[in-house]
Amino acid sequence: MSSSRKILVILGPTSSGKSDIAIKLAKKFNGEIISADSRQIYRGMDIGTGKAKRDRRSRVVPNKSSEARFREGSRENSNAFMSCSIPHYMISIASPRANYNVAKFKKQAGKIIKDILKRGKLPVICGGTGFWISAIIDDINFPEVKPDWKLRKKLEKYSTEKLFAMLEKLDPERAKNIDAKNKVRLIRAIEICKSIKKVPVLAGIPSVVEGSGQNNKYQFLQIGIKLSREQLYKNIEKRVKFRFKQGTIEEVRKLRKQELSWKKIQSFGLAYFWIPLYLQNKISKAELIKKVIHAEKNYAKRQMAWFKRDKRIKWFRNNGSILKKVSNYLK
RNA sequence: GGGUAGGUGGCAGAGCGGUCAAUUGCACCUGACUGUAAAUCAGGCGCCUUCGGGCUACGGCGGUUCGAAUCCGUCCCUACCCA
Repeated sequence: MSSSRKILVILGPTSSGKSDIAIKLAKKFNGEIISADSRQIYRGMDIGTGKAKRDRRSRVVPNKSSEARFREGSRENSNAFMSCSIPHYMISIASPRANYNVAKFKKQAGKIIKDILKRGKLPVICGGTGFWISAIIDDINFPEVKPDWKLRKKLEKYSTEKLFAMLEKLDPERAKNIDAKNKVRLIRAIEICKSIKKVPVLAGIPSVVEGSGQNNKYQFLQIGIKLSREQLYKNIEKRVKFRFKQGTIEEVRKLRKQELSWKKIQSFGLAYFWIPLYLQNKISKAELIKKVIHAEKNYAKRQMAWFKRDKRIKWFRNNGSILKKVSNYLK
């Protein structure tokens, strides 16, 4: 096989059906899937993150290959009836207790991409975490400063005003364009300063900033799955209800038994935020479902807000034209 | 039928004579995003506007007042209590 540099990206909001499409394309074009999903990364979070979407997978013989260290766990592949032969990377690779992050993702996924290409296959990045996709596509260089949890905990207690004042002193440059009321970002910026004195000048995310460079090691085709808001909402409602039937509450119970704090579980967001409240009898079941559906809808909107900025994304509504687009791209 | 408490913007709920188009929360819309990104955060949110302001609004009607969401009368409606 020639050493192709082509990578396919399938993105879209939650419940847009991107995973199905990614699998179909991977099959058709000899691809392997790299998940770009900040929650499917974690083990034991299958139903709530939509990992176990057996109903949406095509029926094929389970994959026996062992080449994938980062491949998703055997849990799903063991379901031979609906299992899929397409390898999926970056799923269930971290403990929910670990603090996974973009930088790790970028590093790890980068290796996998290289490997897939080397074997003459097509890497298909599929996911809804825009920032993570951008990290790869735009080859964002994260400062070599690891999270300092002790420091973060300390800074957490300060007001945003105080944090901003601190940053202004440490790095006026960064303070100029930072979101002054966003604690999370202020803390990270300070964390970087403490370690390397100055936050590197931000180039701006290439997907947004005209003319700034992108990853030249590879060539990307970004396909976005776009549905009408109405249709998307319908899908979300259906999917959330289905997940409850599948036992997403039980899943959270199990996480809790693994000595994960409620707070930690809630930090995963969406269903993981609301189910602990239900399990502690703070809200009713009906309320729970309503809240989760609502949270998912808002999440989808946030995802779209991110994707909209990237003008390189080609948006599609139906599979037929995607197929054409992709086969043209791969020619 | 009698008594009491209420009726405020899509909802919840403040305000109780002027500085109130009306605090706040939710919902909704738009947006940001460089190691937590399913997270985190910002702006908008009656109508019109030449952005100075104008108009219609706090259950209905009518009063008091220079001025009323705020006080009074009356009518309608809701909740609870007594019949």
